[in-house]
Amino acid sequence: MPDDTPVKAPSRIQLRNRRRILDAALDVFAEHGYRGATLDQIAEAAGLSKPNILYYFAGKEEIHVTLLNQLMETWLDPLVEMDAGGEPLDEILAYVQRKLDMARDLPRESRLFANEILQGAPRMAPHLKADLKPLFDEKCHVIQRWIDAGKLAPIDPRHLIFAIWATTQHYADFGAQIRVLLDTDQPAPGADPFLRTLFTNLLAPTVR
Amino acid sequence: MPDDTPVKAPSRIQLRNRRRILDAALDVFAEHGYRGATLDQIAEAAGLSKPNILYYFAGKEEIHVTLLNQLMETWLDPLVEMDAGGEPLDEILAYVQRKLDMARDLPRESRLFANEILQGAPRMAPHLKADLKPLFDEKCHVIQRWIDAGKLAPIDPRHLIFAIWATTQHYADFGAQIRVLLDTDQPAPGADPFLRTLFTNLLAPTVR
DNA sequence: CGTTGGGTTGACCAAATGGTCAAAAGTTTA
DNA sequence: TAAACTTTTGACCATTTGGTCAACCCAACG
Repeated sequence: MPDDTPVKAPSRIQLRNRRRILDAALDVFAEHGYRGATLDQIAEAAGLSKPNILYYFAGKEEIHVTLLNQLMETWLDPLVEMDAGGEPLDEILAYVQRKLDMARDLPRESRLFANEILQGAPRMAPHLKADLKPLFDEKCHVIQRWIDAGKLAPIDPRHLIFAIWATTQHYADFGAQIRVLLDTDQPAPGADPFLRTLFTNLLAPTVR
Repeated sequence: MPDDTPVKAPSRIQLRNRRRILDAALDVFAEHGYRGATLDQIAEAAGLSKPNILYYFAGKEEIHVTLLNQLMETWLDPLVEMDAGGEPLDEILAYVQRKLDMARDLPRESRLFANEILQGAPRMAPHLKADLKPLFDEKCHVIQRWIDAGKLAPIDPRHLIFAIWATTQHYADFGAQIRVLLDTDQPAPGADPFLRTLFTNLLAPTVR
């Protein structure tokens, strides 16, 4: 049973408006969470009328789900790139750096994700199980092999990854707090070398 | 101008019901965020009628603010206890342990706080500036003095504190994700020794 | 035992919000 | 340019939600 539905290529307007809506929605969802966001807010931020938004998306939830799906790819990418064939410590430090860059470049995405997980991942749990979990398990194995080969200090790879996620995303998700404490609007100067040191000292298998 | 308002001692019923409401509200706010929570949910969780709840609190916001205020004390406590006169590394590791215990024992409080900060701390920014900032600055100085005395490796105290907050609270705030990845309902076994190692290796001023 | 005051609630309200729809305005195509 | 389509919107709707209020319940006390 071939799928012979003639899927029309989306017009220029379709493309432009869908992008606008998703961009506006990312702003709003990231700032207020799913329930806190309103279609009117999204509509205004997108420069479109509310019914027009519902012409492009079936409803509020579909917009949110679309964003979450798009995000998942971007989100896993830095971890995917971690290469089992590379130099262990370099690979992990490079991963930390990529995550930190992402927190800086895509804070809205980070907060969207944080919001979703905080609320118990109601719309994302399947994704997590299907996409993130296998990748997580695979990379844990890679790290474990590095450890077994004596290339890294013996630590629990799972908690290592959690610590990397926690420390890097913290700068995006808790940015409001950090801005108050550092009295600066520049996004957390000095975080890069600090995290480099933190994870180097943890992982370098040097005899003390 | 003496405050001669005769403040009546709250009755037993008052005390019991206010506690009930705040406990129910903590559940609901922690799970759904401020906007996502409804008075009806809180009322049901508390086993009281909605008007009855509004007999004890002026409105949704007052309940939320009350929770936030109560939280602030509990939240700062572990950091307050960090003693400038103690053994530096021990003091910091003990602080990490207290924070980790708190994430385990009070996950609702942690998520309430995380939600508030994620939304840009609309109701808490003043508190942060007034209470957290001075404490943060003071403890940064303490740590800096320890470093200057050669008792700790030279790192940026501010990012050290951020890293402690991030790694410990992660286990409460991102618990949904962690539960999926670890395939267990026990709260993150093995986190304690991992974080001990992480921060010991960062801070021990041993020559490598 | 009746009054008083704290505690409780069903019924209600106005505003906000997600969503619908028919008709109008543009755009593309034959 | 006229038909055929895609896109846009004003007006509207049902539901949810924070909040009000007058009446009611009930224990304590004179």
